[in-house]
Amino acid sequence: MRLSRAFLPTLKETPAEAQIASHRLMLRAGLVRQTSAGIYAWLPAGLRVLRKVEQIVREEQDRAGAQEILMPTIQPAELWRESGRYDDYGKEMLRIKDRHERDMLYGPTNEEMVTDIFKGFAKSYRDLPRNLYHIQWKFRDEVRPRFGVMRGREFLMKDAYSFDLTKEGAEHSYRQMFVAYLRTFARMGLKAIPMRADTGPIGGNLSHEFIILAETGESQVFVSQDLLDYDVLADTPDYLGDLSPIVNFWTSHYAATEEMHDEAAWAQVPEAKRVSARGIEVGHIFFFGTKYSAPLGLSVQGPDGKPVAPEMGSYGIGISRLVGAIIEASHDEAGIIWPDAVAPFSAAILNLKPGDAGCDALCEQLYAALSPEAVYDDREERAGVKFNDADLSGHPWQAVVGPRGAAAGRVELKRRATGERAELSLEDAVARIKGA
RNA sequence: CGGGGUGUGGCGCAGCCUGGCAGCGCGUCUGUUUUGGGUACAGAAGGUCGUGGGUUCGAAUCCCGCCACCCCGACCA
Repeated sequence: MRLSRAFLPTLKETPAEAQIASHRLMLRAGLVRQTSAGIYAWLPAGLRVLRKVEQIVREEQDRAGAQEILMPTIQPAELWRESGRYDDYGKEMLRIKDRHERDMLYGPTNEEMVTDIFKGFAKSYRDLPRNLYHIQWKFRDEVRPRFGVMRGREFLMKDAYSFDLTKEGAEHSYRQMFVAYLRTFARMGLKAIPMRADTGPIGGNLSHEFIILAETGESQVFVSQDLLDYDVLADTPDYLGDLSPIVNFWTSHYAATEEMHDEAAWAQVPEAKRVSARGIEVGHIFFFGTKYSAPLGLSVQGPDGKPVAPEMGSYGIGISRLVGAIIEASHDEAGIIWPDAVAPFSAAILNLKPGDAGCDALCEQLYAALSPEAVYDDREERAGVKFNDADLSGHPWQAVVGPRGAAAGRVELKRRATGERAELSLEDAVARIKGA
């Protein structure tokens, strides 16, 4: 994308409404624009990040054996009356009426709907297990939206729903998602730690929140250094095999949010390995048995010919929230520092002297080699403006081309994360950028 | 949902207390200048002062209602 023609409205000053770093930077870098409280429009660069996050989630869900569907945003109230949640959900559910005065709602989640859909097809235990997921916008009418996209009212979420014949089967489905989540967040350059979550009336220990560490996190968390040091992507899990060893590793080391914190157990962790930090929840997995299958009448015929209500679980990842969370975990005074996997563009090409034949030619070659994963700053602006905008936008690489270097065919490559610079030939610069 | 605050040009703000031509900085446009970290000079465009009503010769300013947005808390992915 050529900046001279791009819709990438960066701001020099911080809009008054933005308090935390990610919100401030998302507005300043021109990623989103608020349209009303807790509701955002995604601008080109922001949308590219959102899509990349979404795609990583999709690939890991598919790899773990889940199948993608797409359910609607608007749901009939009738389904929610069957589960009993229409009255329970309260004001956070946006209720609307259609022209026939039928009660509808903008879905805050999809357990009822997916259960109803699955009911139409699953007749036999041979139709189990299955795991269906979708990536869709949801709406929760929060009393007080804040922190930009981290806690908006409208948000993009991946939610998966598993159906199993037995509790043991459901546990395997749960572990599949557990492991898939570890990989998903690791691919985004995040250290996400699964922490035991409150299971409410269901009980048991099959609920985990995945939390990333960031200074501005919303809640206090306590975690063992061993978990932070673990290289998730070094493993290639066999999703059909026994995943217990991986899950056991993660659940055997201490990790807890403030609500679930246990001082006695924490004291058992060697002092040097105790990490107390702030965290942001980016995912949540949950087993809930027959809570929805039973009331909604989902049952299949078991091997013995008797009807069985499938054991279910649900597994969410806040995709739009992740964009903010990644920035919280990765930024500095100058701006965003995108991890390579989710950066809107892998490199910014800075032409320090548009109009200079050497600079123009070299930049065009770079752009041709890197497009579409590069922005080309061909604007008639001062060098300082370009440097500042590039730092703010957080592209992992900056390829700086000035008259001196251009004359010698050299590009100055800067790594945003480290500030490291190197003078390279065009070919080497392109190779370095593409190799990351 | 309790408490607090703010709405003035695209963005950040002053003016309001004490009513009297609507201002400043940034950005934008034109020209000159500058050319490796938000350059300098000159000129220009751009505002129903959130909204409805009231008081007054006269309201951004005072009074009443409404709306929107933000912050703290409780709540939440």
